Amino acid sequence: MDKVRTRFAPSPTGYMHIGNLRTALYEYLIAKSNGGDFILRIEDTDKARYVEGAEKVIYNTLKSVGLKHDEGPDIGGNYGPYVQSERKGDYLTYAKKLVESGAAYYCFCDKEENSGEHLESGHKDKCRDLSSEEIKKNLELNIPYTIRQKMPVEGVTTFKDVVFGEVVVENKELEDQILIKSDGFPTYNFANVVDDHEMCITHVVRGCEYLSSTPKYNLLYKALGWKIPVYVHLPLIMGKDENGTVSKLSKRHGAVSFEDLVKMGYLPEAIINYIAFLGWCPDSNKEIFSLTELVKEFSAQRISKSPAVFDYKKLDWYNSEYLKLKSEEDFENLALPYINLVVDSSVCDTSKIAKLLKNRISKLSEIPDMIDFFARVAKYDLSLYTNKKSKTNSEISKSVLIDIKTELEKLRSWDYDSLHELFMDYAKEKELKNGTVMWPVRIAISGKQMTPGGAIEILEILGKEESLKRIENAINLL
RNA sequence: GGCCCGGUGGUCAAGCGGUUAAGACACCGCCCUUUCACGGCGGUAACACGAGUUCGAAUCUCGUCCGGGUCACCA
Repeated sequence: MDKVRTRFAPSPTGYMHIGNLRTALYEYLIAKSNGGDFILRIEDTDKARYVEGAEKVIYNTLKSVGLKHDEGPDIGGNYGPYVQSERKGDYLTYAKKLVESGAAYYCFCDKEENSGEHLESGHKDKCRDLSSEEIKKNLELNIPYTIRQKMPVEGVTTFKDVVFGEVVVENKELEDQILIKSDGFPTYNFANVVDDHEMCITHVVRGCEYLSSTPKYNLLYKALGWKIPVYVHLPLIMGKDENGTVSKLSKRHGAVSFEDLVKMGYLPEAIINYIAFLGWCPDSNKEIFSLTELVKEFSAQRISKSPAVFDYKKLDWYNSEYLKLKSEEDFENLALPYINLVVDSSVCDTSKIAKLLKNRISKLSEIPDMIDFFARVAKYDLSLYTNKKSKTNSEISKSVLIDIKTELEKLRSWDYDSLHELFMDYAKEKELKNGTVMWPVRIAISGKQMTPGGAIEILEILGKEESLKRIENAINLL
């Protein structure tokens, strides 16, 4: 059997759509789980849409998620060039070969002429049956032409897809698609077939929006006498619309590019793990998979047919799991930029704040709002002092704070254990619930109902002077 | 609209003719706890519908409905 070769063929648009990334992932997984090669080919035929530096986004994304390609524009290979615009030349030759064999024909219509109404049933172009004299004449007159694929009028074309099984399409539904544009460049569809063949791609993996046009590709392969690749069509990734319906994931659903997600504080490995599970799942109930584990477990047979809705909540969960998996040092490095946004490291021990945060967040971007109180206490509602479970209200809080303040002032060493001891002793002596003591203190020094870490951790980080100041402020408020 | 493809809880999904129809996220409750979180335990919630095949159907067939995709000299 031939060595498995898959290809990722993005166009340089300047960002990496999550659906494209998932396609790349599956292409990589199919290649690697079969000991094959994963090839990167950049489809830049549309010069009008070219975006400066867009290739870089592709390289960076693949790199940051660990999808290492075996051949590509940047690293070369035996089947280059790997940038489509550099491959021109052969397409026209192949197209002319197709014309000779009767599988394609010259079309001299201009764009408007061919738009819809003139065509009875899709593919019946009026140039389809031009006599060879007419063609010759038109060619000599230098009338611009395109080359169209000549679809059979009768019969059906059947193909087998790894995930969708047998797919049957009637030939009369197939349109005489353009192979060579009037500017001499191949269309995407044609270039794809030629490139894939020349690069010996064995498995064509792509979104299932290509499902209904696949017969056209196969007719091309057949006419050219080429081997038809194995097809793996992937279910679409959908987004939830406001009215409750779903549609292909796009900007209006929120962040849809890899870069956006990273900017929002999601980890590349969490993103990859999550999107791997959008349309595929392993044999077991295991949910956390590294790339190497995915390679080991992946099987194209287990790819699902039905579209999957992208769920940010589930991604949050994956992200929090991956954050927990980090070492404290790694986490701190990741979190520091976000911590520094609101807290100056000369004022607080940011490394201690990072430790507090580690198991309590799902996204790095949540950090600033959670910890801004370390810098200063914002205005807060005094009703926060009332908490049923902790048996507190403003009155109780005030008296607790006054007592605690005097105790704290006497405290010699300002560390977790000493603080803890102080609070426990106080609660015991006054016969109060721990919470009745802790709650007011935490509110007084943070001004927030929810904080990462409890009163003691926060006191420790704030330091004696700042803590006492805050408690005093709170007492005056109450 | 024609054609293609789908349809198991709110979401991701297991399931391949006989199951008490898994699991995860989310949600809710309880426990733990100095709040939230974490952790532990538990709960609500699904086979789109209708026929047929079969002793038996979420699983097979057909129809209906719903959803999506596709119908470019874009990629």
